[in-house]
Amino acid sequence: MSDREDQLVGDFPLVPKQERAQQKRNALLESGHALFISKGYEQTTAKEIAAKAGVATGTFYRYFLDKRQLLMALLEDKIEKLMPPEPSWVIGNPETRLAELFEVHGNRLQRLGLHRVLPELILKDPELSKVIASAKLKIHSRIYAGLQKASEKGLTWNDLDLNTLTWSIMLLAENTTGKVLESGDTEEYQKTAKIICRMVFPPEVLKKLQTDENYEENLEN
Amino acid sequence: MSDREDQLVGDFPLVPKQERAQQKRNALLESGHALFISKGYEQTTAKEIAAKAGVATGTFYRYFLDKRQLLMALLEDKIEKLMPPEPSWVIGNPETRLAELFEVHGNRLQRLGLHRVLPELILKDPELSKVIASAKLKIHSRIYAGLQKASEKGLTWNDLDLNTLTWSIMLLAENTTGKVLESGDTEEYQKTAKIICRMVFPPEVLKKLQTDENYEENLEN
Amino acid sequence: MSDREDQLVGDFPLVPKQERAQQKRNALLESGHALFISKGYEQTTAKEIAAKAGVATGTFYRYFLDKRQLLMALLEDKIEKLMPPEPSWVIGNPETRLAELFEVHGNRLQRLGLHRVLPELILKDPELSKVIASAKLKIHSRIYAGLQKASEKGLTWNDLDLNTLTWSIMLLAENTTGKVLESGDTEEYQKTAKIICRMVFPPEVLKKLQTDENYEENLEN
Amino acid sequence: MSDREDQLVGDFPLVPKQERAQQKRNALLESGHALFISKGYEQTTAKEIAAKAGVATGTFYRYFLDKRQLLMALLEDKIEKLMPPEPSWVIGNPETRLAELFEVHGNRLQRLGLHRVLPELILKDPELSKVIASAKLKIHSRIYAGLQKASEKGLTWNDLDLNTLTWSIMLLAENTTGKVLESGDTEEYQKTAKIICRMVFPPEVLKKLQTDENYEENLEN
DNA sequence: TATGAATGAGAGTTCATTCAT
DNA sequence: CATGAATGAACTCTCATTCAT
Repeated sequence: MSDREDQLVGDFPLVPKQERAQQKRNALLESGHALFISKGYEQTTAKEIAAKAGVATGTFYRYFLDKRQLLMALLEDKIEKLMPPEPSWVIGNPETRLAELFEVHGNRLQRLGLHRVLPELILKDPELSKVIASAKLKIHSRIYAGLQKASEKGLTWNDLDLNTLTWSIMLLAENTTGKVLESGDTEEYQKTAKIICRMVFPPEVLKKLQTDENYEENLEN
Repeated sequence: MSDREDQLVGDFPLVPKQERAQQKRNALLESGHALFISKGYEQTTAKEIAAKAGVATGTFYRYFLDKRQLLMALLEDKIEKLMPPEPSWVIGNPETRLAELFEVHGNRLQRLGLHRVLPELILKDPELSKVIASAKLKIHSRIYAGLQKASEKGLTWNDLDLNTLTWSIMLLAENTTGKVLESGDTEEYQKTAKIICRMVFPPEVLKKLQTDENYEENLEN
Repeated sequence: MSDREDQLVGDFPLVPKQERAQQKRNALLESGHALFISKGYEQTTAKEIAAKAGVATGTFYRYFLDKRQLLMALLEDKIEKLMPPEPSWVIGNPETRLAELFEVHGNRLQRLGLHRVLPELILKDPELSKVIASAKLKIHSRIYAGLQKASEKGLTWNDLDLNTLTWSIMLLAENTTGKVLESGDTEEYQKTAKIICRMVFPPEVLKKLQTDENYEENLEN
Repeated sequence: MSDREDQLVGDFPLVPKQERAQQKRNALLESGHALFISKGYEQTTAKEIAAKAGVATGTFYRYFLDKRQLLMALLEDKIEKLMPPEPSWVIGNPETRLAELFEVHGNRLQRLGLHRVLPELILKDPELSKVIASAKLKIHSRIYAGLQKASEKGLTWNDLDLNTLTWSIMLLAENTTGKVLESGDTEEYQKTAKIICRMVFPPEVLKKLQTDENYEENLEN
């Protein structure tokens, strides 16, 4: 059946079945994502998702058990791509680095975009809650670990509650991106970065880190 | 029809028509509030709200246009009571004061409780968006004004972006209360207050404010 | 509210709420019954049942959980009325009596009418199975008891298997009515009655019973 | 299907196209039969039938117009094999013979097995009705003919309604097998046979037939 | 005014059937 | 011919909203 494809001299190999299915599945995911974000989860119907993806209603149900499962798939899918390479907080100018980090990280959170869709759902879907909680936990521990390292080196305030700090950062990161997407003003990243640095580093350390980009590395020796 | 009651020479209902209606309306508001918070807006039916309020389904529609309007009323209602007396940020130990403020303020935000319900709704209801935005704006300007005063007195970092700072504070306040309600650990307020102070005040000012409770007042003179 | 009705001098008492609900419920039952019989259970939709009963689709679901439950209700309802007063088999001409019995009994089974609808359903609905089985059992034991009495008086064949006989009778009764309803020929009752008498009574007893209507009573003394 | 491999003596599939098609068709028939019996007609999907037969959904529709037509084919197919060689009712002990007959005949009816599936379908499918009615008619006339012969020889009750009797016998036969299949108790055949003999033969003839196995043949001379 | 039964549009889902590969 | 993904009509059931009492 698909043997013929092999004989095609290489020009336009028909997309193999599996891949086409993947395509359709992705189209549905995309479509679902877009609609969830723009109209909200409850306001989006399976029919619409299918229509926007250019397939029939029934096709939706070939790929997903139901709307909820599409959302879950969406989350897993996106969460995969969510984990940022979390570099040292203390190499280079922390404000700049944080701003960058925010931009990347927050952008992802935002592209995931579902954060506006999720709150209500969490109320009625404990499983969903779990998935999200565990994703957040992963992010949390990355940030936490980074802070801890800095803390151990005596770079941070010495009376810092790392846990509270961590989720404060997450919260600000997530919402900064939201702001930026709405306003288009990317300077927000800088501003928030500065605020967070104030939360983390005593002023003199911060100054050192900013002027002497190798300060921290030198410290290690 | 029930006018007759009024003519009853004193035998009967002390509660005047209007007041009884008010009671019913309030019962519906309460009931709606509770259900929205515990199950989510979409998951709550008009019938349920009425039942929990102890009235018939139809009665719901005598007091509210529809479910959505009840939500709006709820917001206006709650927002009224939401505005905290926002005293000077700089009298007394700021951390303590902030912690107190958080507790009061955040508690209100929380009691309003709808923040978990709103995100999705905002997507489909621009009017709702406006109501909420304006409420947030009010809170924002209070905080902002307070910060500005402090800033003018030279108590804060001099490169502070007041706007960003303000919404960071709001964000943290709102979510801290959420945390506390979940965990029951009221120390969170303290911790977050400390973090926010770091964002606002340079360490030396902070110390001054904490040791010399009249520092700021003296400054004024 | 319905107090007013009491004051009506007797002319046109409004049907009380409860009764009206009963009416509607009954309309649905009737409608369901008719449709199940004429088109089969699976071929009948809830919408149709509602439409035929002159109510909206949603109303159907106020009174019944679903189509299946309507069927169950139908069964219980009808089965109630199904139990025939099963008089002695041996007073009067047995053939005549049986013919009468068939007519009444079979007619009921038939009016119940669901026997053509049930077989397939039984395959997928164990609970339904139970309801029906227990109804059949009740009928079975009535017939059985009658036969036993006759048997004890030595009126029947002495090597009779009462159980097999009983269900044979039920089978024939049920199907005779079916035949009659299709053909309109009520003589079938007579014919089947005669056949059954052959199954039950030895010829000489039968003759006695037919000629001497008091034969059996005399026997007792 | 995978037979081909075995036969690949080198050149080609020995199994001619037609035969392979036949095989597939049969597989589908079997599969449909099994599923109809175990889950009911409406509860069985074309997809399932195909799957159980080991072919694709689409293939189903190459062999059958639709599910209904498969059922029809099934009936014709099975009915072919349904007609029992109906020997004289009056050679040998009638009870024994009948019991045997029941076992064979009823077994077939049962193996056909669709009797639990058909009732509802008949309601919506007049054509199906016809097919079945005609099949039953064939069986009916065989039994009828046998009874008539016996009747002509004066072996039966002289006031017998042969028609009613015939369908009574069919009814009992069909259901006895049902009982036996459920209970496993093959004695039921005997019991029902005895009952039917009571319906057909006067006691003295029956006795004769049972003691003198040649009684009837002698009669002929 | 209060009531709650009734309404019916519409969401979710299934499955007989078609059709591109 | 076989395949199985795709289709979309049709079904079940819910719930915001209306309306007769």
